[in-house]
Amino acid sequence: MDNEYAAKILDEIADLLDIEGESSFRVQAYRRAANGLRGLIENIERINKEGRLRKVPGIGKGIAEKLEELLTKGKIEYHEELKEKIPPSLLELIQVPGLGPRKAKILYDNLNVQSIDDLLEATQDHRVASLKGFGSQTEENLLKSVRQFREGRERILLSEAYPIAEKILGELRKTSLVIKADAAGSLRRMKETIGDIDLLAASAEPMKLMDFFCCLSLVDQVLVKGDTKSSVIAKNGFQVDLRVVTPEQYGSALQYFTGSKEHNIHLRDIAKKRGLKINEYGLFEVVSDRKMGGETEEGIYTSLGMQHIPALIREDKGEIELAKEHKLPRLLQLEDIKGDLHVHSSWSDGINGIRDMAQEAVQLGHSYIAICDHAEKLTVAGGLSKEDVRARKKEIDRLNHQLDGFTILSGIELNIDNEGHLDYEDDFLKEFDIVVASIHSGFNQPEEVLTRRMLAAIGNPNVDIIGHPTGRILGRRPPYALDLEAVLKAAAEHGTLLELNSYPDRLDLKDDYVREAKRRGVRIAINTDAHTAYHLRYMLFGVATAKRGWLEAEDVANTWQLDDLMSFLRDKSV
DNA sequence: GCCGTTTTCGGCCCGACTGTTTTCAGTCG
Repeated sequence: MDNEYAAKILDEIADLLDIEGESSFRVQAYRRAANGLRGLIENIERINKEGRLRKVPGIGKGIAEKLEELLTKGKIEYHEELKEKIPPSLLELIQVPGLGPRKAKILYDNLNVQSIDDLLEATQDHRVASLKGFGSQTEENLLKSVRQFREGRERILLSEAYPIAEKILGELRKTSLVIKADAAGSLRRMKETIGDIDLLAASAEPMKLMDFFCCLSLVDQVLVKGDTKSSVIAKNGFQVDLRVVTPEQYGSALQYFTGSKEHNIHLRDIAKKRGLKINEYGLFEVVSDRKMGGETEEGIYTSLGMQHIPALIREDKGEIELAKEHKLPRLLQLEDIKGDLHVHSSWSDGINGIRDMAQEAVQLGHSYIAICDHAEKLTVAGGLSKEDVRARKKEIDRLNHQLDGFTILSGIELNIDNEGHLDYEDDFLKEFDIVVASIHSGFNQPEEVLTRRMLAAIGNPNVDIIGHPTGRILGRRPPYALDLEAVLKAAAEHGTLLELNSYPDRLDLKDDYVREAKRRGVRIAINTDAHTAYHLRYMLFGVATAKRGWLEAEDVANTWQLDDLMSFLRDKSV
């Protein structure tokens, strides 16, 4: 059983309890435990066997027992009982914006609304408005909301949200109404997917600014509008929230709205114990209500006796404890990146030629790039024959001769086949500067098979990097079944680099796994897997994910000087 | 249900906005 499955069951229990009207703290406990599981790389079955379930943050006696039951019997009696009382279809209902657990329960109890279709019908037939606590406005809003929900509003990729936020921020900053403005929320934390786009602005004329914001040309629909908060739906369907505060409140507001929720809860708990209170308007002494800070974010953290914590790691996964000890990692920066070790050219399935790719890389400040076209077995992607490889090498040599202070490496992306074999024999592999090996097929094979294939590639001394190690495509394909522990162990042992693929719908390895890889001594290569020159810019998202995985520059092979990189890989091959 | 350099019991983050109320519950982040 994988951790995600167990986490989903716990989340479901939380939702069911919420609808039942249970104490919000009990509900919260199940959600915290589910998140605890999601952050783990070790399989829950093994943790249970070794009796370490209760060591997982958020898991105590009660939930540990329920997880044990889940692992031995395949289900949890308590969960089954809850499903008897509350139809599980209500879980989908509370996904509809504006409909929470309380109202869902009322609709179910009084109108037997159990599904999205039921809700649509009930609102259309005007049976909702007469219920206690509801009204005609609520009915109308629910109708609108459920219709929108059926069209499917899901989380969007960071790479989609990012340019939109930049565009809106640009518009806002142009007006004299705005003193400063920034992205907040999961966008500022650069999570791989974003729910809503959260923006923050400082202004002396909030109402005028809200008028301006709600009338921007890209706004399709205004959901709420107040003098501190407005929400709109943009024409492309994304929800954008704008909060407005005064300049004196900006730091605390930015801290507050950046989250994560878990990080803020922990921080406010610490404040409370010090007799302080944090909200979006500042840091206050509780007894006197005297303002102690709030103009800058740094001030909030230093007032609580800790280092300023970078936004990207504010997830309450240990960063607060380290900040108190002033031992936060010095996170990798985009400027630390010296090259890109996995890009394609028009020799295989890329759009641009090698020269274009190199020129763009120079523009981005890189000093080397590895052209890793597909190898011959991946025929659908125009894989290279040995003759192609040698002809391509001649072009690379010629270009290198013309370039000053920049190096093009001759690389290849091999296909790891069902037996763990690679496209070319070992002797031929030695001719490449960089060898990436990736899985491109058999995603549904059992864990043993996939892991065996992967370990065979990692153990091959000619393989330098494992490309997109878990194979996930965000929103489309789950990661394939892999014994990640075994993979990390082997990679550390053989000095094989694991890729952090920066392609926005991959970001593979993901942040939690990257962090675990570092902890186990595995080096990471952050590559774009670019198929066009423009894609080289995706490095930004890979670096963000690396930062979320607490990586420092020395952990990342492509921050090293080329000589150091090549000698590291040579040592590995002996 | 979890958790403990004040606690093994009694806390558990905090506020805006909306709609339905006439002081507040529900939802959201």
